[in-house]
Amino acid sequence: MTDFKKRYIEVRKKIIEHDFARLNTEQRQAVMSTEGPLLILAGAGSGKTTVLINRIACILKYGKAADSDEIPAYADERDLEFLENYSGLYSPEDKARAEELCSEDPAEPWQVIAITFTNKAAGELVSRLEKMLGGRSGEIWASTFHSACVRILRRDITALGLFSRNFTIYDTSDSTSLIKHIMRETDTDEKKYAPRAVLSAISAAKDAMLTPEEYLRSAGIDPWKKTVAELWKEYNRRMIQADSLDFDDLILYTVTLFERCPDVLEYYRRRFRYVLVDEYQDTNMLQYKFISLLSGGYRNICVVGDDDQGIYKFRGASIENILGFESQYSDARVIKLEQNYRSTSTILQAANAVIRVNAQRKNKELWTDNEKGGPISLYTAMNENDEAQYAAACILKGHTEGEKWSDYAVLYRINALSNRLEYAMKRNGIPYRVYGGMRFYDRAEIKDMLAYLCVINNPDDELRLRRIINNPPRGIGDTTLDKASAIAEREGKSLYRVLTECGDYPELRTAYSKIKAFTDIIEELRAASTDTLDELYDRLVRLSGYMTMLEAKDTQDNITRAENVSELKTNIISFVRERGGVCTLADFLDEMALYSDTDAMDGDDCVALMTIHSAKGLEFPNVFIVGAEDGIFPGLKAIGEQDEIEEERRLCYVAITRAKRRLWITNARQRMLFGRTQSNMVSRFVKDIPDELLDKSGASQTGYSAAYSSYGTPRAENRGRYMGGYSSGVRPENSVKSRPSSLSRPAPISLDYKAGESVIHKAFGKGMILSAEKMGPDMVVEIAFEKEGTKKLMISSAGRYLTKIGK
DNA sequence: AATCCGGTTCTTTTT
DNA sequence: GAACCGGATT
Repeated sequence: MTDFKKRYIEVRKKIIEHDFARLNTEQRQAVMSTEGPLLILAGAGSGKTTVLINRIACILKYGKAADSDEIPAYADERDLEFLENYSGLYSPEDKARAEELCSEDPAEPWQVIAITFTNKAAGELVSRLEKMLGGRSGEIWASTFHSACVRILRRDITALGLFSRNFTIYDTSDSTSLIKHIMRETDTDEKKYAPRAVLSAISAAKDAMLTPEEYLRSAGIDPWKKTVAELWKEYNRRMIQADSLDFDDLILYTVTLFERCPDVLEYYRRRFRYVLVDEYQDTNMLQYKFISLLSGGYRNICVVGDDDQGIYKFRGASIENILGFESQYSDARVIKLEQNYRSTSTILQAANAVIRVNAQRKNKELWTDNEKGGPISLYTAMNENDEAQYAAACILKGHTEGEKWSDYAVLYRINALSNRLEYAMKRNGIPYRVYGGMRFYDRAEIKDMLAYLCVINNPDDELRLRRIINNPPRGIGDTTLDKASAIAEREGKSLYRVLTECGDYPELRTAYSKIKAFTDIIEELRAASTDTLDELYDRLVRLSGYMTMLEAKDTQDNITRAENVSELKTNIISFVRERGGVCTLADFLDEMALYSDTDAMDGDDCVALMTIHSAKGLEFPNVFIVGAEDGIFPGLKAIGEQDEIEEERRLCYVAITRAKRRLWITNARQRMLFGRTQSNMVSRFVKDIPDELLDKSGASQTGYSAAYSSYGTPRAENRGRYMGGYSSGVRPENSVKSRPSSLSRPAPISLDYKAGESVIHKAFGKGMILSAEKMGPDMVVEIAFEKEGTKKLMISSAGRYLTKIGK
């Protein structure tokens, strides 16, 4: 190598490094290793999204210059001199010249694809790219596995000869309904073949890239597998007939397409010079295959992940993908990001101590420059009510000291633990939000409306057709549908086609007018499907009679459902606006199929209640981990299974590393769960945390515990009185008998509240006192809030949030 | 078609 | 303890 070249490369590297000076050494190294296979092992809170964003910026700006020996052919001594004297402080012209001289084949945005698991992660990537790169970022494919595959399939799926470009996407509940429907038709015992188990067997088989025939062969004489193979075959047949793909199919058929059609694969390989994958530890075999194929041309594959945070084995993620990356690519470079910017060193030490026990992991240890911070509080409660009350009391105390509600998160292993916590939050007047419950798009009425839209878009979608044909009731029952189905089968036509031609079939004579009325509606809507989306939706709501059905009975349930139906229109309008006004029905349905609104973490000031799984990727200043007991965390099923325990341990690691400043861990001596009382040992994971990091003083305050031990069972006379006193809309849990908290009890309590007075509550807003009843040194007030309904509150805990106002 | 009863099951979850 | 599903009943 000439001296000139050496000097050039050296100064170029310096200038690029200077551009990423805000990053730490390892981060910068990861950003600048643009060529060839790269594995970034990014510990919790180590800034991995920052690295991804900067790496893309580097690729677009400098191309391979940061990671290559090539230099511009035209560069001469004067250029080199210029670079060597360049310090970044010169005029815009100089800057442009330096950038030009330092770049080598810079990539176009459309040559970059960044793949994540969730919409939320993809969304974050998109917005941070936009912030850093501006409008140019729009052409980067930053999307989930599934939406990337949909994009590919919408263009090329016809090459497989099985589906049209207009295919429909089935979600998990659609798949479940279809498999149940098939099981009913084939008289398969749902006890023996639980639909969920059947589906996950099919999913696993697809992940192994088996066909139903191969699966059947591998089944041998296993009757269960044999049946599953049959069901799967029929399931596939129906999916093809309905022009539909389920979530697994989206990836599976993309991989199949790549394997069967070399020209298609070649097209994408040439296009995507740089492939980046986030959360690589969560990929399954199929996704791995997809990535390998896609990046197989340029081999510029960068995967980011943390083997210690792999917590989705149960849904097919194979941690071997990340552990085996180096053997897949012998020339792979590995960079570890071990500096944590999130947590106190105490919290980090605890996390390290827990995860260190795992055998199956890359050797990696987080460290931080952050302050030591306070110890981790360990509290052993009498029972689950005491535990919940403890958390609530700590949160209240923190709030009076200036913390926001949203600075707190309470994490649990299983959803079943959320109940008591909710009660405790309500009782204490703490605003909270439970994440991961029923989602907007899972509601029956929303699914119904979307099913209508699906049928308008693709009438061959028999599953959705069946969902809506008699909803609202149109007198088209199972008998009629069975007859029509049989005809469809016989004639090789779709069910919908048979219905439109029902006049031709004497078997359908009796139901003729009813069927005709239905198909007329659908036909009219189909004709209107070129309208703007919101007009089409208005027409649908009117013609289908759905709203009329809901308005017929004004129960609370129906009112809510009607509101949701209207709310969907708001979503449609804002979706169309986001797309700049141009958007087809098919676009909208794609979005709906792949979107989950868990992403919409609204900015309300609320305490967050969620499972540890859903907390992954998030961070909070203050975190509670409740239910830290053997049998719950780790779960009963995991105990004794080495692999499972390791996964639970990773889960514990994830939980601990969510906390930035303070961490509480709680367990209960006795716990009522699934209708039985159990007493568990403190979690083995807690025992792995060194004593000097823990503050166990909370556990010795037995008096505190005892005060709450009777929550779950209010005495009979109390229960009777309360039950009699409910006004409409009161939920019983709001009135669970409460006692003052010794932690949050202010010195003198004002008991000056009377029925009829108006008050403002800090979290619940305006309300009127319905009743006020003394209870020892405390007082229970029942307040009808304008927005939040009626609640019963204890003055001892809620008093400080109450202000009296005039009428 | 709507409602009631009784049996069953209960990790974790995204797409 | 609660939610969900299916079958039976009206």
